[in-house]
Amino acid sequence: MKELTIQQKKVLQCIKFYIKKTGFPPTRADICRELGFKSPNAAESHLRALEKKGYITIENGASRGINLIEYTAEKSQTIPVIGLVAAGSPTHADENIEKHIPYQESLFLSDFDYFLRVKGLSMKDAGIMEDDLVAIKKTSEVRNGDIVVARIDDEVTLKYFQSSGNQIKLIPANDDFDEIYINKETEGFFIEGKSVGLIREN
Amino acid sequence: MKELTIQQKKVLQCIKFYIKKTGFPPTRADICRELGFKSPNAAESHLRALEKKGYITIENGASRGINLIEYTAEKSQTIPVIGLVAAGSPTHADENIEKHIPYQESLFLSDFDYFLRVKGLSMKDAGIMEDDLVAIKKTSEVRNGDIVVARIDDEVTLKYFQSSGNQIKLIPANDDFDEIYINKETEGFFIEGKSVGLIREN
DNA sequence: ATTTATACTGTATATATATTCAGTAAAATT
DNA sequence: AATTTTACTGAATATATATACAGTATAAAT
Repeated sequence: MKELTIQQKKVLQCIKFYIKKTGFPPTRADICRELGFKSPNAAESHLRALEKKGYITIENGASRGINLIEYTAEKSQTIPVIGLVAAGSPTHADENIEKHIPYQESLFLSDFDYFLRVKGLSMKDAGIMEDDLVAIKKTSEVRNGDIVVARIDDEVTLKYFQSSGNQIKLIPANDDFDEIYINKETEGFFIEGKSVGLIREN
Repeated sequence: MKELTIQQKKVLQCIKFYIKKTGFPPTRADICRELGFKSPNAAESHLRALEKKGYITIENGASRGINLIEYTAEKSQTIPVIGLVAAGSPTHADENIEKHIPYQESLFLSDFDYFLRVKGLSMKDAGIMEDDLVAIKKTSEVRNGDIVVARIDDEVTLKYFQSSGNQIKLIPANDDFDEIYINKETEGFFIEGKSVGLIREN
């Protein structure tokens, strides 16, 4: 992202303020009025500079055709919901994405990357039921007791994480399921992330 | 808020969609193009109707001078989190409100009025753990199997609801707890609402 | 029964608006 | 030293746009 000059920043702020106030973008003349320019071409040039630097887009020929490019807001407006299928890793490939739900900052204490739709009851005693959405933060830095998304080859599971020395134990929260023992260096083993929250729709 | 006709709703949706897509409101001609009208006056009349009914404001003389009035966003930006204390009903009295969290439409399938901070493990087998936030919709219309917030005198609990005839059974989801039997007409008994979702921060 | 609101087509037009062209001048970059 | 970018004024103009006016027709409200 190219740096803006002081004047260009002023113009960008002016556009943002104007939209906030009125609900629609300013004309060249509006910008001139707000910033004290005497020629509409002053605004025009600044707009073209802002466009060139990637801060706005301009719809040619359209009145008030200014579109703010908000990277922060656009980047993660929605969070994907990924199905936890027994065979298959939770990738962001389109075919695995169930739907998108609106993103909300500060929904959980930690930020997170996607929701995992839970299948099965292996974590029932941890209060994680079938069809719950577990908020997953992609990370391999997990601690004992964390609920993690672990991948072994093509199989993906949600389990408690417990490591001692070189050995890792994946512990279900349900007596009907067995613990899984793996070596840290096992090929095809990977910690995808950890649970930072949960949502249930009922 | 006056009711909108089907066509007026279409026009309002069209404006919202257009702004989302382009960043600025549509012209009369744009609306005609989107909705298949052949005269700009068709759009104009609908806009004036929307203005009259309070859904938009129109800046006279300005191109694309449409401003959406979003009541929903302003009305309830935050949702209170209420502590479920053994003695005491979940009221919206300030002293019972733990905090407010940002409201998000369509977080759950149903709308809801507040979050209840769960104390104890009486609903453990339903996947409701200590400190979970249960989204509560205030209503007395509940069905068998619903998880409800029931008040008996000053005591408030979260339980499964089961009614047959005049008798109501409040069933915990934990063998360590006992079922509660009440008569529908018992004084001091009241259904505060029902659970429509759950959030867990961990 | 009359008025008002809804739901358009179709034409016309004043003006709001983008945009180009011609300059001036200082600052930054190459 | 030459070129480009920034930062404007000032004037001109094609066209994008709001908006009024004249109709037609149906449904809803008074």
